[in-house]
Amino acid sequence: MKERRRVTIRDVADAAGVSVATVSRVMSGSLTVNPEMAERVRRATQELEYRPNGAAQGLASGMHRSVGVVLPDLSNPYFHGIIKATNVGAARDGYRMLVTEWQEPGEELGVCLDVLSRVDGLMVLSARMETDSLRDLAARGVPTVLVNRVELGVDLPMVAVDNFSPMLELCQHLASLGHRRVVYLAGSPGAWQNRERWKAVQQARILGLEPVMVASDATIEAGYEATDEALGHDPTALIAFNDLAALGAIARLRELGLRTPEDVSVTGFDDVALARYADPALTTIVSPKAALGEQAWLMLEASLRGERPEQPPLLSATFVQRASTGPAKGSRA
Amino acid sequence: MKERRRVTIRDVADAAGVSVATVSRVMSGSLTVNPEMAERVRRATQELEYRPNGAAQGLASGMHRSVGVVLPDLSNPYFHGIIKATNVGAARDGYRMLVTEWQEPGEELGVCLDVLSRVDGLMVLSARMETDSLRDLAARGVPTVLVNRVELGVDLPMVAVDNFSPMLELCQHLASLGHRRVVYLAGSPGAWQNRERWKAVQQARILGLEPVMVASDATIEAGYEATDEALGHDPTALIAFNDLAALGAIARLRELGLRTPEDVSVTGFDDVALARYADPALTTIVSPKAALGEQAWLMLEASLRGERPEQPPLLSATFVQRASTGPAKGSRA
DNA sequence: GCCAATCCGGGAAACGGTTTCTCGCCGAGA
DNA sequence: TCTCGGCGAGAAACCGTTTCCCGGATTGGC
Repeated sequence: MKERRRVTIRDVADAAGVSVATVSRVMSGSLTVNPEMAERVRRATQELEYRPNGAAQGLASGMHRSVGVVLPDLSNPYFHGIIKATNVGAARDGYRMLVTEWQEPGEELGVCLDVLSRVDGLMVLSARMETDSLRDLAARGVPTVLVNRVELGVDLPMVAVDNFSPMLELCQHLASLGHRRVVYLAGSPGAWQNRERWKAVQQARILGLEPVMVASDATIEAGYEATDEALGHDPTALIAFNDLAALGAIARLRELGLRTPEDVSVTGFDDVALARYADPALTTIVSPKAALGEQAWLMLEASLRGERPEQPPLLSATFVQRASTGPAKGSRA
Repeated sequence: MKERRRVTIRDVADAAGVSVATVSRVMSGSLTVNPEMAERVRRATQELEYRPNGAAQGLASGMHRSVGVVLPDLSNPYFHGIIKATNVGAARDGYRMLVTEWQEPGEELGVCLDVLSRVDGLMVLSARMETDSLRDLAARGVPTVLVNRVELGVDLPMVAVDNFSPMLELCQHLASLGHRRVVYLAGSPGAWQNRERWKAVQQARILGLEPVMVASDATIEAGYEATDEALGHDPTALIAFNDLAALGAIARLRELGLRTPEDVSVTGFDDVALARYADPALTTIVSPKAALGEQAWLMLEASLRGERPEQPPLLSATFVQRASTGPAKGSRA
């Protein structure tokens, strides 16, 4: 296991018979260099298998050509759809994406700042991250974009999906099936998305719904566990915060001998890959994950260039009816 | 958005009235420094909110205190279980974990090497990464551990789960239910895990099984799509490469009006969170994800310290019967 | 009481690049 | 022919840390 010394820019310069400055210029694609020389340099680069040291580049230039993504839960497939799109955008523009799962509130800012010495900007998908921390980030001038949370008091570009309208549409669907007593399986209490969805559900009183909120979370397990309490309110439909919770709820209902949707209808939100393949296929809301991730990257990239990205409107999500909703039990619908 | 200059170690040194060398020593917890001085330094650090520049540290020390994880598919929840455990291990030991999704064969080595200027070691979860690339990594002396692939010609520490035994057990279970004509929905052709599982299935001829292999992949969609071809062999059971493929297959069967397990039994592998909550709950193999991730970290950490990690035995996985398997249709079992 | 051994902290040289500054050269205009 | 301008390439400064080396002070032994 011989400890081969790393090939440095100086080695390339020597091999090509030029100065290190010239090699640097060639590497960065500067046009102010003699083509013949550039060719010599490129050849030397190849032969020596030279790879610039990222740390050194970052130190010298102050740019790391990478961005950090902080999200609350790696195992939620919803986020994959988003960061996948972000990743292709970043790669296209020569950036690397570092994903950090972060869950505990409290140390969030530390984590972000910590990662910041290796990163040029941040994409925050964490619903729970404290507003003060975000404000701090904004005050420090860290290029940051907020995804799926709208914070009025924070001067940061944000991009989010419209939660309210499609959720209202979903409620209308339920109402038209004769549902009245419905339970909303809540997501994270402080989260913007949770507030929006609950707001829509409450709004749906006007359609005849009588919604009750039951604490839960954005995971299968949470949905599973919240179901028993939800059933205490004798609902004909469960409106879960997201698809995972809906899947968990359906599993619990089945365990209890209740059929979906014959006995209880269940809805999700997000449209993760599984939603379509589950049994019953989930009635849910198709969130434009790819568009969201792409848009988030575009805005982050603008921030990195020092531009102030234009604030886009809410992205629209569409309601889709599948098999997990049906006529309310006992209604004449 | 005032461009506050970053506070450097020199600022701290000035504020505390000591040299930068001393500040560096205090930061690294060296004991050879006067406690009173150390206290002054610490206070200055606090007041100025000093955060060491990671890039500079990496450059100067040659250590980045971070490791790269390269995996083929972020959206496969199986990997979450693994890297979650790795992450807590890494965090405990003061390391950061960078996840890189990488799919296309060919450029793999480049990607790894590229990330290597910011990382001290690598954890490879990609089944498809070419053996030559791995050999190259080993030759360069890059601390690397291979997860879930056993490569005889590569001098690299590896940790993997026993695929063969539990898969054989699973086959035995099917055989005892009277199944004979079974189709194996294959994973990635070159993958070690795929070879092992298929080997076990073939071995099960001795139990009376008559297995056929059908090309598929480790995703829901692939399982869904391979099902039609699989049915061409008129099987009584489908042995999917993993849980996701199994879920996809079940969805397709349902679409075709076939019930699981009454008409066709289906099995998975991995035991992702969903397996238990699916309908029917998946008969599968519980892979020790947390133990695998933890063990992988331990080995990587040893490699980073320059030690040669002891090669552990295969981790054992356990067969678990749930509701997706039943007596073979038309058998008298 | 003197000299050597020890210890602690500061200065300065890396680390591997980027970027600015400067200088030489060449062509064009007067 | 002389000068000025522009351009291309090299020298050197710099990015923020770590670490080696060395000097000064303190301590201990004889």
